[in-house]
Amino acid sequence: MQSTAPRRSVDATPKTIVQRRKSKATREALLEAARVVIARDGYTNARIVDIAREAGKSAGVFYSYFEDKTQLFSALVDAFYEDVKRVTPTLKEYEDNPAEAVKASINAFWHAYRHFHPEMVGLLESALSDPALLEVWRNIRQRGIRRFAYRIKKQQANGKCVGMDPELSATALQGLLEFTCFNWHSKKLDFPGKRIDDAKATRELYQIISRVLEL
Amino acid sequence: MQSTAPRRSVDATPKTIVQRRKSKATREALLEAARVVIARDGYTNARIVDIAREAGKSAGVFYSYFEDKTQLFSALVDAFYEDVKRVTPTLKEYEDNPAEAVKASINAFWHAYRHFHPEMVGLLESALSDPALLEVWRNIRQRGIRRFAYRIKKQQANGKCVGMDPELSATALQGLLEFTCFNWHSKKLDFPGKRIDDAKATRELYQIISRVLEL
Amino acid sequence: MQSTAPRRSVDATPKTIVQRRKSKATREALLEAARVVIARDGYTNARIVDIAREAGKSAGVFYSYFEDKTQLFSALVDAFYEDVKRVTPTLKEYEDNPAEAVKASINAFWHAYRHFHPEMVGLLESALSDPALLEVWRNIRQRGIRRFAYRIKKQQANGKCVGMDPELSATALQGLLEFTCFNWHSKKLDFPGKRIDDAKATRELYQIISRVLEL
Amino acid sequence: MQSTAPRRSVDATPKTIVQRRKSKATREALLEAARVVIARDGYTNARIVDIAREAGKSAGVFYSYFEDKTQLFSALVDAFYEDVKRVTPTLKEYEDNPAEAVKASINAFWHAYRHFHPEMVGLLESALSDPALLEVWRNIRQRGIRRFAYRIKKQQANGKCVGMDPELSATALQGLLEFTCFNWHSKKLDFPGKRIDDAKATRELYQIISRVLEL
DNA sequence: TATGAATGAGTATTCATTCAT
DNA sequence: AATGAATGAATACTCATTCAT
Repeated sequence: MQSTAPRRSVDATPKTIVQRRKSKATREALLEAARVVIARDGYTNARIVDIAREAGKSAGVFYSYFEDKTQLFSALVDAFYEDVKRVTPTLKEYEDNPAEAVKASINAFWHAYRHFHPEMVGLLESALSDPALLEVWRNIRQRGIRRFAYRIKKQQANGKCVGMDPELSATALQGLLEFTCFNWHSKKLDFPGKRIDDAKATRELYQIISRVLEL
Repeated sequence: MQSTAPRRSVDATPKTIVQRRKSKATREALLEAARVVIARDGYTNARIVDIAREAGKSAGVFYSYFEDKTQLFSALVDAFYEDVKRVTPTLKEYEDNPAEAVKASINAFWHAYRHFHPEMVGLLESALSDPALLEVWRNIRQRGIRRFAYRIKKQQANGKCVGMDPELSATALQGLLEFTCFNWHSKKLDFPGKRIDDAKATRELYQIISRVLEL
Repeated sequence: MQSTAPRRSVDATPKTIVQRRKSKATREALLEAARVVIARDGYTNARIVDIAREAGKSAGVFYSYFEDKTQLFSALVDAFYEDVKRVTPTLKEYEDNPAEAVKASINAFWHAYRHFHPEMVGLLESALSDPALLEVWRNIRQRGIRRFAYRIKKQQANGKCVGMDPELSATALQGLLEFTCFNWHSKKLDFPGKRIDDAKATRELYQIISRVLEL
Repeated sequence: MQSTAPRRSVDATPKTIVQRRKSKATREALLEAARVVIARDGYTNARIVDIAREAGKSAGVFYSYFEDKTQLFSALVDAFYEDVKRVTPTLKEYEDNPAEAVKASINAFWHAYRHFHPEMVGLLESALSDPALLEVWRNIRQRGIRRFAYRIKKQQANGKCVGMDPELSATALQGLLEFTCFNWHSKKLDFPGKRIDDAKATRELYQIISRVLEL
């Protein structure tokens, strides 16, 4: 997500390590603060000052690191995307074991959504009114959709999933996975105040998805 | 949750029938205009002036009919809820024909979400930062969840859906149905600018859900 | 400069005359207030709130009438330009009497600069840092330059102004006229606190310009 | 008007020659950088950070050498004033050759304005909203005005320039000279992007001014 | 009832200036 | 002497809401 390369590499004067670390730390602090504030107040209600204050900084510093709220939030969501990409198995892995591949994907999503819950709350809230964030969301979805579509076509080649449209089904399954991970991690929606056990949740999701994919 | 009944009916001043009708018409115009603007700009970006202008009215008149945007939106969502309740089959119907019951439910949802798409845009956007609207959404979901849970338990009584947790699965299936209806009706998300055929969409949703429920 | 036509002519509901007058009056008040504030504080120091307050209004109202300070100021300068165009003789007039033509032009400029002094202060101050206003200034200058160039060429056709480059000289003379009108009307520059007599000023300007043009 | 002498020379801490030289160099670099930025962006838009960056320094160092933008700019204008004084012929020179005196003055001004164009941009922009800089500008003008007035009176003593008011005419001619030098050197005003030839410009200015003075 | 001008609180954003390193 | 991160005051701009007509 964020490069460790100094911003002005043309600069002859090298920053000291301490200074560079400080700058990096502030950026991190702002990102982390944004997660806290978004989780608490929602994306729409999250004010720049609040984020800066939560990071223990003054309002003005925000603009040394981000252009606006959208850009900061994009950076947050990018981190989520990178994480999901990192932990989900590639299409090549488990080539001969679809069940394990799906289990691994579900697991990856489930844990990513736990870790990045504030981001997902914000994304759901903001994407429908901010074209830039909509695009970010669509990209994230597309990756999952492609993988589900690939899996369905593979199953159909084996005489399964008869009558299903791979593209349509894939967006439905991606929606199921995404929304359910969000929902069950949320302290506010279907199970307010309750924490769903990891094993139980992933097992349940597998039950559902494996039935659809006839694994 | 707030009632759809107009608040100003309490007014002491007696009105002629014509005035009452005109007043009602303005209220309806504002509600309809809000749907148009929310569908176009998103809930967050929908400004009161824009809604009023879309209704062919001036900004000020809004406050004769609604307290604020939240209250107007609650009224919209109430209507949505009433409609969903009206068109979805009761639990008693199709008692002996689960497949038809599910098909009917999917159909009802699909068409409700087509008609009430702006409401869903707004709900998704606002519920996560507005407790009142979150409550509205939860109520809507609960109705669908109860029905899925009931259906799963019935299937389990018949030796099907073995190993599934009815409550958890039900919220997942409700999420699948809700989010997919929203998604496929949306001109912006997975199929931008494309209209999904009604028959194809409902068939596809049935394919998926019937597999999970082992109908 | 500003049209009397209502902004939303599509509107079926006609504004009452009183309302329309009020709106127009506010716009005028803001323009006039801007002149006062610019004359007092300079263009750069003129804040939107100050202008609004000077007009007896709150800050927000400014944006119902103008997009920003640049646009308001353009409107002011447009008025100046319209006035200069209205009072300066056309090229056709005085065709056979160059001396009178030049006298009339000088007079027109002199009185326009008296009336629009705040605008000219602002223009001088702002044009070098605001491309939009630079363009406005250049347009105003071009008109005067064309007229001086035309006059010089005419004189050269009569064997006068030998060796002068019409284009270059014209911009110099326009600068002389413009800057001197500004300067002598100013209470701050070469004659601080002193008011130069109209007749004396225009006579002096004519003395200078007629020598250059060999009238 | 402020002195160009560096304020920090009062410093109690003794410095090695190298340090002193380095310090002086930084000050010069900042002054030069300011000229570049002002010429490019205008005085109002010139930010301290931009000036420092242009000088290859960090923002903070600015305040080791100048109190604020006004003080830096005063220093620039002082240098300009000194240069104009140095290069323009004294009243005594060319006593017996008015034509040469005027030519020399025009030449001096023309080249000074070429060299100090950024200063003039800044002066025009700032003098009208900053009393201190207005005073600087007035001083510069006064010197030119006195010389023109002296010349006109001399001519009148020889029976020329009949009917001209020496004081008024002098401010007009000074304005003509000043503004035209600025204008023709500018890449933005009447001849955008075009460089006017030195010989042509000074010849043209002499054509005009000599006619007024009846040289 | 309806209008739309006006209000003013809320928020984003900029940038001169300071100061620990 | 120099750095550049951080501050916070200044200001622009938006928009829900009110109210005289």
